[in-house]
Parts: sequence; structure tokens; C-alpha cells
Amino acid sequence: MFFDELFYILRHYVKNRPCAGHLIFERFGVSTNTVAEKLELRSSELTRSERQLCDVILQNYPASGLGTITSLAEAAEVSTPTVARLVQKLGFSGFPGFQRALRAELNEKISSPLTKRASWVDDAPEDHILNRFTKAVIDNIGQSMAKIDPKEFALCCDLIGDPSRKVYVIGGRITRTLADYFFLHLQVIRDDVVQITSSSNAWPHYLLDLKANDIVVIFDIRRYENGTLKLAKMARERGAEIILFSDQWMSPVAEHATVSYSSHIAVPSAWDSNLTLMLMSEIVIAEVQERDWEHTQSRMEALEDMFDRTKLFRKF
Amino acid sequence: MFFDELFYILRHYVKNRPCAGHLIFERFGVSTNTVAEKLELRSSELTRSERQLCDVILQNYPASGLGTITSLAEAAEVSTPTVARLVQKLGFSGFPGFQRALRAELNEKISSPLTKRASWVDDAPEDHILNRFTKAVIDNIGQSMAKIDPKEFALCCDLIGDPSRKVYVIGGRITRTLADYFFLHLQVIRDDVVQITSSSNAWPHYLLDLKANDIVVIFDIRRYENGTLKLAKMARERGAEIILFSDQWMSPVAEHATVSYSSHIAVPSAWDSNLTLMLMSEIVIAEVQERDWEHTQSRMEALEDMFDRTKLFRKF
DNA sequence: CCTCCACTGAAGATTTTTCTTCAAGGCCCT
DNA sequence: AGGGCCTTGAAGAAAAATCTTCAGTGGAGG
Repeated sequence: MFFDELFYILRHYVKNRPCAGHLIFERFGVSTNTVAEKLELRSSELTRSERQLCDVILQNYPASGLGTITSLAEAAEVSTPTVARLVQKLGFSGFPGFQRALRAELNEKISSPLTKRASWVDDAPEDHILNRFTKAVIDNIGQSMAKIDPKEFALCCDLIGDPSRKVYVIGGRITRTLADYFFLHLQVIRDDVVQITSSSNAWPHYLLDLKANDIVVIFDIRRYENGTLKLAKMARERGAEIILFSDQWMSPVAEHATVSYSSHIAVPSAWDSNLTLMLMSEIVIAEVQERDWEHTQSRMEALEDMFDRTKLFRKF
Repeated sequence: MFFDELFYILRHYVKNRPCAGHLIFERFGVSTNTVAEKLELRSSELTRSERQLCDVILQNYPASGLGTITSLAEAAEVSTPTVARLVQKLGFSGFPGFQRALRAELNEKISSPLTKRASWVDDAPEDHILNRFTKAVIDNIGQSMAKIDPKEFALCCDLIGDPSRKVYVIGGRITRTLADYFFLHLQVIRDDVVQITSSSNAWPHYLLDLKANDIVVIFDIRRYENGTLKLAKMARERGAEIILFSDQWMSPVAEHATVSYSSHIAVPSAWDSNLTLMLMSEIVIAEVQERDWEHTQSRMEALEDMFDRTKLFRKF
């Protein structure tokens, strides 16, 4: 870059006036916040071994700076006092201060801009329940998504989309509503979808029909229910593949499941949020539907037609 | 929260079946290399405070683990020996070893994609359905929240929390599941909550009971259902206050509603997302519950007691 | 070639961090 | 209701980190 050239030329002249580069940038309102920026800007004032050190820091930034001062010194083949001097030159009180700055930066970078957003509802203070709750939910989504393995997701959609397998859906006391939601959509997409009622008395009838390679989709978050686990065991014994939507602490059903999703569910409330679970089900539904769109489309049209005839919906 | 208490009790029983998750992952040949994975997989073996610590580490991963053991301990509100014990449990020789692993990971992750965290699921391209869908959902949440008036929200919670008013909950073909979810929670918080069945044949019976000042909570998104509108009209004529959870295009019910929420529901799918609606209901529930926590708490305890007796939930 | 000055690292001093021990507290089971 | 086991954190010991001092080194300029 030609700025580098410029800097090189300027270096001699500004050498005796430290912070010169710094000042120039400040004048243009460019904040020199990150450590990397500080290093680059003040590189002109650095000595040979400091420059060498600087290169190493920037080489694999910021990890190299997060070890001990000794390891960094060794990696750069300089002495520890050189490192100490450099970080002081950059304006930090010492090496720990320098590391603090690096960690703070890392946090900024890792968390996406959306999770940093403090306020979602205008006209409401940051600590209003609306904002606190929404923030928690966004965090939950972010963390849950980060844990998903796309391969596992693909496998899950393959299984659920496979027309040769019958799909059973079941939930617990609260998650029943999610199971219901999932079922309602899946029912439109494909044939052979069954919702297992919550009453465990009826389970044997369903298990009777269950064939090897059929799918059992289970929603189970804390507090994990005894019955659900038993059902999972029995289904697995009969050769069914189990797909589990659970929370971050993982239902014991996971042991028997082919695919498990762990969604974060903690929110500032006496209850847990089922939101991320719903997100996962919606995405799975969207993908399964997409895989065989033509088929789904014809089914949806047929459904529309039937709705029209029953005049259930509003026609404008 | 009191579920945590419960968990603590349950822990002993689950404890002797470690690695449940571990085994699953092994089955798929997924190596358990990263610290985060190790933490998640072995979470079943962790004690209460270790779990607490584990959550904090994963919360802002990996930065939190890169400071001193003391700072991490303080952040998690546990003692330093607890931290030391946890990292040893994970198989590291000590805290420095743990940090080394974290830094190594960081290098891996940072080096490959030049870190623009536009995607939510690592290891999946930005245009993968997982990322596209999640992005759309976050957008929906942001836009829906921006439209909320805190005063209206407060009014809504006042109404729903008012014990002198009976609350009726109803949804449509799909939103029925949300109504169900809302009902299940509200039912724990307060007395006099009724879920109106979807079958419109039964509606006259409910309307018969409806008194002036009672609340009717309606979930209605496109395609808006004829019946729901008729019900709203009749309820309003009998002096009921209507609270509507609808989509961005607003159900015609809004005309009769005291409070209306419009949630954005468009996602890259053949269906609409009910996620923001669920978010709204969860927040309303959280706030109503908070208003009279003592009352709710006693009801929840009574409920717990009954669950215990029916042995519905896992105790071993 | 010599002198001076700035840079550099070895070594020790100092501070901080990490680890270990041990006693208190809680919970379960008999 | 008491014994035993597990978990937890306070406190101090051990280890490691960081910082400081100071002498040696190399290069620039005279």
C-alpha cells in the first residue's frame, strides 16, 4: 500500500516526535482503538526488535498476544523486556493491561453486532423487560446456532424428508405445543405423519405400529419427563431413529437419539423460553419442504382447495 | 430459580451415566477436540457450581477463559479451586494448559475466514438455510420490537394480570399452538383462564359465559380466519377487552382490539414464522408473572407438589 | 579508529497467579 | 435423626509470571 511508502519516508522526520502518526490520525477523527491499529500506526517509532515483535503479534492476531509475555518473546525471538517496553510504548500500563485490551477486542469481534445491541424497543429503557428479554433471546439464538453441525442438520432433514419412513412427533407438558406446531407443518409437506398424544396410556398403540427405520421426533426440555425417556428407549429398541429437540443441558433422551439439537432456553423469567426450539423446528421444516418443493406445492394446493370449499378462511 | 434446585437434586441420579452426549458424537465420528465441545459433552458429570462456571465460559467464548483464573472465577461467582477442578476434569494439566488449548482454537478459527461474523452457524456458508433463516428471524424480531409502545405493553399486562377479569385464549389453524402455549403458562400464573377450542361449534358456549371487562386474547395471522373475526366482534359487543397478537399486515380483528401487536413473520420458507409472536407472548407472560410474583410462586409450588405426587417427571 | 548513544537481553526482585490442603456445610441414605 | 459422602471456598504454599536494573553490544557520527 502506498501509505506504507509514505510512512517510511515520514518516519525519519517524525522519529524524534513520538506519537506523530498517532496525532495525524487523531486529527482526522480516526480513533485508534484496536491494538492492531495502534501497532500499525506507531510502527514508525519502533526499533528493530520491536518491529520484529510487532510482526509476530500481527501474524496470528490476537492469539499470540494472549499467552505469557515469555512465550510471546520467544516466538518473536526477542527478550521479555523488549515486549514489556513495546506495550508500554503503546500506552498500556503493562503486559496484563495489553492482554485485557486484546480480550476486550476479541469479545467485540466474536459477538455479532446484533447481540451487542443494547436496546430493541425505542422509548423503553435498556433494562425494561422488553429489552432484557429480547436480548436474552437473541443471545440464546446465537449460542444455539453456533453449536449446530450442518452435517447433522442435513442428516436430520434427510431422515424427516424420507417418504419411506413414517414420522411420529411427541412433546412434553409444555413442549407439546411445539410438537403440535411441528406436526401441523410436516403434515402438509408429507404423508405418514403422526402426532403421539400426550397421554401415555395411548402410547402402546403407537409403538405397535412403529417399524424399524421410522422416525420419532421428540421435544424434551427440562424438567425432562420420565415417560418421554421410556418412550424413546422403547422406540429405539424397535429400531426407530430418534430426532431430539432439547435444551442446552440435554435431555437423557439424547443417549438414544440419532440427531440432537440443544437450544439455549434461559431468559429473565420464571419459565424457560421455547423460542429457539421453535426456530430450529421452523428451519428444519423449511429445509425439508425445500428438498421436494414440487411435491409439497401440489399438496399445499390441494389443501388450499379444500379450505376454499369449506370457506374456512376470509376471502377479500 | 427454583428449577435449579430441582436440578441439583436430579444430578446425582444422572451422574452415573456420564458421556451420554459423548457417545452420540462418537457414533458419528465427531472428534471432541474443542474446549467448548468438551464442556458440553461432559456437562452431565458436572456439579452445580461447575455447571455455573461452564455456562459463563461458554457465554462469551473464548475470551472469558483467556484471562486469569481469578477473573474467571469472579465472573462465574465461584472460587478459584472450582475453576481449577473443572479444567482438570476436562483433562487439562492445569489452567495454563486449558488456556493454551483455547488459544490454539482461536488461531484455527481466526485464521481461516477473515472473521466477518455475518453468519450464525460456523462451518456453514452465509447463504446456508440455517444462516439465512436465522438472519430473517432476527430482522423480524428487531422490526417487531421497534414498533412496540411500552405504554401499550404495560396496559396489556395490566389487563391480563387483573384477577377480576376472566381470560379467554384463542388461536387459528396454526396459531392455535401459540394460544395453547400462552394458555399453559397463564394457567399457572392465575385463575380463571380458559382456552377456547378451535372448533367454532363450541364458541357460543364460551360467549355465553363472557362478561363485560373479561379479556379475550386472540392469535391471528394471515390468512386471517373468518370465524376469528366473528368471535372478536361478538366478544366486543358483550363488552370484552380484546388483546390481539397479529402479523405486520394486521388482522381485521385489530379494529375491535384494545391492544394489538404486529409481529413480522416473513422468512425464507413456504410458511410464515410464528417466532416473533411467541416472543411477544413469552414476554407478556414473564411480565404478568413478575407483577405478582408471590402469588405465582405459591401456585407454582402447589403445582410442583402435585407433579411430584403423580411422579410425572424424572426422579432417577 | 574512537566515542557516544540507543538498543538489547541476562539476571534478579517483585508481584501476581496458580495450585493444594483442609475444614465447613449440605444433602442423601440408612 | 445421625453418619457418611460429596461439594465448596478460604487460606496459605508453591510456582510462574512480570517488571526493573544494569552491563554488554552494535552502529552512527566525528
